[in-house]
Amino acid sequence: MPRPGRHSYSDQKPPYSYIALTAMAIQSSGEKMLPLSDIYKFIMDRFPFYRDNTQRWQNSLRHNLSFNDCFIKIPRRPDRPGKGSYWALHPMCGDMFENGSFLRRRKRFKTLRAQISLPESVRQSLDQAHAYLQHQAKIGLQAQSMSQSITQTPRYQPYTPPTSTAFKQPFTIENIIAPDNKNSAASPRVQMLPHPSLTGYTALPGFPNSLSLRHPFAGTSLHPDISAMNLGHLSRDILAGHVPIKPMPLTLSNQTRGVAPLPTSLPALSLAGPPLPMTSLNFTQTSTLTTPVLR
DNA sequence: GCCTGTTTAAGTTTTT
DNA sequence: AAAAACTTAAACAGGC
Repeated sequence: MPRPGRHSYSDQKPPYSYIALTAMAIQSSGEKMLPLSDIYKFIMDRFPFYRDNTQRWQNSLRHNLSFNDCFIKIPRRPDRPGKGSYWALHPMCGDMFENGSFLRRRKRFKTLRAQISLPESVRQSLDQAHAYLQHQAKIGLQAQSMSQSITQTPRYQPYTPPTSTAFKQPFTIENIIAPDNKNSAASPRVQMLPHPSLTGYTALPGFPNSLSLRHPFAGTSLHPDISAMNLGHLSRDILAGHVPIKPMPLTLSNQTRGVAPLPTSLPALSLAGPPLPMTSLNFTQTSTLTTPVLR
């Protein structure tokens, strides 16, 4: 069946979930993040169906933004006043939609924290880190230090994602509904650099455009459990060595009591010591990357 | 009062 | 049939 062209849905309900529509909107933006009002606008512009009953579907959409871990909220920069935060895609949610089916995902995206019960001490540390980053965002120190570290000391190679990772094709409205967009050039990808306060944080590889240095506070846009997710979600691409991941020993662990068993594809983790103060959140990797490649 | 955001609950649809 | 994903409704809070 040919793909529908732009606006061809007319008044019919498009076969995309709110999550898909929202992701399209975010991905279509230059900065890979949008305020709520612009997400509304994008959807109404592309899909006439959503020009009616706005209260109904917009409520649903807001529910989805809050409820789903695949969306993260990014505070506005002080020099960009306006209502509400920006919304971006969680960097690890690239595989949410498989086989081009944007209507229903096979699995709901959940962060590591949502999937397992982290020990309270670790959770607290993560929350503190998050709070700290939020604070940094507010006072604007972050942008400065980030830009300095970016221009002066790039610590990682720019990452070109392997074709197998993240969205099979750039998740843009054009790609989904345009009939003949074969050479959809993905926009340039820039790898996140670590926030200086999170020592040992490894820039997240393997995600497409969801977070970039163009975000107002690139480090801040990092979900606090990203480091933990790095431990738990080492993707096949990372394991396959496509990604310049910094070798580091693990300090987070699955040895904690009451933690659900981790999937077999994950490296062994170990938790050592007392609750980590925020400044020493130091997720490092003890397992090697020689884990059998999943393919 | 409106907009944004969070949360809970219940119903519907699709997949396994 | 059961489970999971998704939709819808609604209550509520906070900020402007």
